[in-house]
Amino acid sequence: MTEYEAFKELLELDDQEQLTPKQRQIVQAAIEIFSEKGYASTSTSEIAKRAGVAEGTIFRHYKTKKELLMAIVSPVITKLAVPFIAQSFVKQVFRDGEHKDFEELLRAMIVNRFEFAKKNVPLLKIVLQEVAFHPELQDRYKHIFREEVLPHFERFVSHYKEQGLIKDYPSETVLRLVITTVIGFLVTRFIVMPDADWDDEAEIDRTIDYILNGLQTVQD
Amino acid sequence: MTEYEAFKELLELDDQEQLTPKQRQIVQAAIEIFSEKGYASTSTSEIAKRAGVAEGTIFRHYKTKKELLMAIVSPVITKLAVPFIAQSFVKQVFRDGEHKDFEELLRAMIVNRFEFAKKNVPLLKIVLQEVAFHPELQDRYKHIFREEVLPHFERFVSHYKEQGLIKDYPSETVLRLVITTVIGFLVTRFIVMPDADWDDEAEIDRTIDYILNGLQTVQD
Amino acid sequence: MTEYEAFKELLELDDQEQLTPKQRQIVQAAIEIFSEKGYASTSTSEIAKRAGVAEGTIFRHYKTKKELLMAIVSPVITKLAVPFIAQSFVKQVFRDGEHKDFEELLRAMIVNRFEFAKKNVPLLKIVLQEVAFHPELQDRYKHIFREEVLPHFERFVSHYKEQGLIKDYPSETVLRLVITTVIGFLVTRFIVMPDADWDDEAEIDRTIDYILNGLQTVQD
Amino acid sequence: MTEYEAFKELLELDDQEQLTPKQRQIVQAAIEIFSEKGYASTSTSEIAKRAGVAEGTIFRHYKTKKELLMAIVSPVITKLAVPFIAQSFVKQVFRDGEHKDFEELLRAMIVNRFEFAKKNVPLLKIVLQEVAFHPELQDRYKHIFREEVLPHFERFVSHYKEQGLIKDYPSETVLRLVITTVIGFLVTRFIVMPDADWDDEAEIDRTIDYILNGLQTVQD
DNA sequence: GATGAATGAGACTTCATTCAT
DNA sequence: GATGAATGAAGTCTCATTCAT
Repeated sequence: MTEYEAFKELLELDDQEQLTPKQRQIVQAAIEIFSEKGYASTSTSEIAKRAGVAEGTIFRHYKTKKELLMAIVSPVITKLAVPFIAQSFVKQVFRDGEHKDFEELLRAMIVNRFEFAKKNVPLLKIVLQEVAFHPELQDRYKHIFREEVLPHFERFVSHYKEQGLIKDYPSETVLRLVITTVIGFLVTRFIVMPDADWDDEAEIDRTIDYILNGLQTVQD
Repeated sequence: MTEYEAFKELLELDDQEQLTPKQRQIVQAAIEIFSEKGYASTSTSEIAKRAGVAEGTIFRHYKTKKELLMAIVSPVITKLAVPFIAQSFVKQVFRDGEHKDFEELLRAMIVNRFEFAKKNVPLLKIVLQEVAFHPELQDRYKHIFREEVLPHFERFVSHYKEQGLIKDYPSETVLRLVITTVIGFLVTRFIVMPDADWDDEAEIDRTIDYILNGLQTVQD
Repeated sequence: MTEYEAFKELLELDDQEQLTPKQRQIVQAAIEIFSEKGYASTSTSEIAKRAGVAEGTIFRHYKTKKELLMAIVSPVITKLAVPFIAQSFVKQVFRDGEHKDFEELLRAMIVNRFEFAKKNVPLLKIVLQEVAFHPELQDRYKHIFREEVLPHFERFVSHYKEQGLIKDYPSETVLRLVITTVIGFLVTRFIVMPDADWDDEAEIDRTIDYILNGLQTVQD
Repeated sequence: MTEYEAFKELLELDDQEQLTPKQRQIVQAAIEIFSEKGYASTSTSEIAKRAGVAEGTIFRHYKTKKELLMAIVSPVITKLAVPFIAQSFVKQVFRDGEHKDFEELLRAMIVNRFEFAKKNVPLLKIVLQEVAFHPELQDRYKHIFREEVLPHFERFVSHYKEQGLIKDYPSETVLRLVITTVIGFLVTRFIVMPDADWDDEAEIDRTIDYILNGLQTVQD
């Protein structure tokens, strides 16, 4: 379980650690307002006001408004992919080949993403919104996805497929179904209906169950 | 199957039917640019240019830029909910209570939404983006969802749960899992990776399978 | 007294008599809105709406918005000067040279202007406002004043001055004081405080008294 | 007489003292153009041009064009009422009860207003024009008038009425006649015919005389 | 004559960015 | 580094006027 704590550290690593106080205020304010009204509808003057700094100060730290957005959004993209890239993940999966493993892997992933989402709702809102309009972001995502996530995932899936634990779908399809279900859960939980009365543990369990059943070879 | 064609007609009905030519051009151009760059980043002058009309003409038909957005987005909200509200749906489900039925229901829903999405990618992009920033839209969605979709769905689910065909999850959870999977599919197919090499029929089949398996009571 | 009725007729003469119904509606609406919000702040579309005609119809009858203003304002300027120009006035004054006469002249003038103002508050508001910004109007006023009003008045004043009934002030000063007092009364009565509880007869009497006393040679 | 000089200081006091240079240029330009063409017909771009600043600079100092108008007009309203409110006025009047006193009071008021008008023709033009179209301004005027000016004046008038120095008219009527005559003089002098050949001292004397005679009890 | 959709110039205003202090 | 006044390009919207119907 300590390996997941390592993730967390990794996540917090390249963060707002070496930011000056003013910078921290600016980034904090920008995250809040960007996530409330969207990047395009947010004015730098409003950011400055909420951050309690002069408007000029923003541009001392970030050449342009867009650079500020990227400074906020970029680390999140990395963080989002990290769990898949991390070696520990791979190791764990191949330690043995039982079904239990797949469930544990899923649970680890979901719980980890859940905790991350919980702590970063505004950040995730921003990413979700802005990815659509900034090709650079899309490119970075696609690159990471194709080069890092997909290959790793491919290995898991073929491993489990060989063992007859999951259906013989194309890996892309499996990946799509899993990711879609997980993201769908998190988005519903934290963005669409954050104020509903959630029994998080139960919902996580049910979501895992749903994925496992959904993917398993039909037993008849 | 002709009942779904009826839906389509319904969908196209109250639409851009009584628009003047200029208005049609404006709406068309606005849909395109809104979906490309987002509402906030789109200027009315750009819309006018692409529509081939004077900028003032936009404001003769829509008092504000926002009213133009709403004129575009509002009917889509209605359309999206229509299939759930339509009586034919309900009838079909209760014709008999076999498992086949559930699959057919699911397939009908997915195919129907698939066709709709296919023809309305830009519109869906706009809705997906802008719902986040316009509380009026959220309210309308929530209202339709709570008053129309949820009650209908509730009946289906309890029907199938009684027959032991799907797990004994809360209806909200079942709804979430199904909708999430369907939307996830459509978003991946048409928005995230529209240019990938898709075998639509197969993917639809697999998605239906995934949902059915995912929800069914474990048979062991 | 019939001579004053002649004035009235004159006043109503070149009026909105030969206007088409639509034109009448337009002029009526324009007068209302111009006097409420001022010429510059009134849009032709608002006039059209209140008049119940199409915007284009306005421009069928008046080449420009300004022409509409002038069509409204011009007759008023004439009307305002008419009593001074009219021959009957002169005649009356010189019928005899008694003090009573001057008072009657004054009273006639004030009552006449009072009735005119009463019926034309919106028109007078417009004139008062717009004269300031349209040199053509100023020129017309000055012309009428210098060519028509002043010469006539001059005769009255010198007549009364010779008789020792009024002070030996320059005629311009006498004219200024009288006009100023009358206009001041009318503006207060109908524009500044139209809703106060006025005893019109008494106020007219007092105003006449004030002027007479103010101008008369000091009796000591 | 030094007390009137005190007024002047008061008038200039809370003024454009703490304005930045740019702001001063903007206000100066705005006063000029507003008084030439009226508020509604003046564009902010023209103000900016005449002020020699960027158009945006106007809106850095005044959120809206109307706020700029109010910043210009508001202090004038106060200034106009100040002489009536000031204590020195009251003191002077009640020093003794002779007729001489009333004349002096009148003269003081007229001379003071005359000097003020002389230096503030454009400002007065603006106020005169815009009061008609901005209910807020009317309200402020009416408030000041009812709460400050009228009560003070009432005391003077009843004082003089008791002494038989002025007619037994309602105070409102006396006030109306006096103010009307004074304003009529100033408007004629500075706005209607500023370019005529005026003998200011003589005209002031005559105006005072006219008022005194006009109001005094008839001596026969 | 009457209409009202269409126009485009120009209005007010916002905003990211610069720069002297 | 920090400030915030200043900028001017660009945005949304208004409006007098035209013109095809």
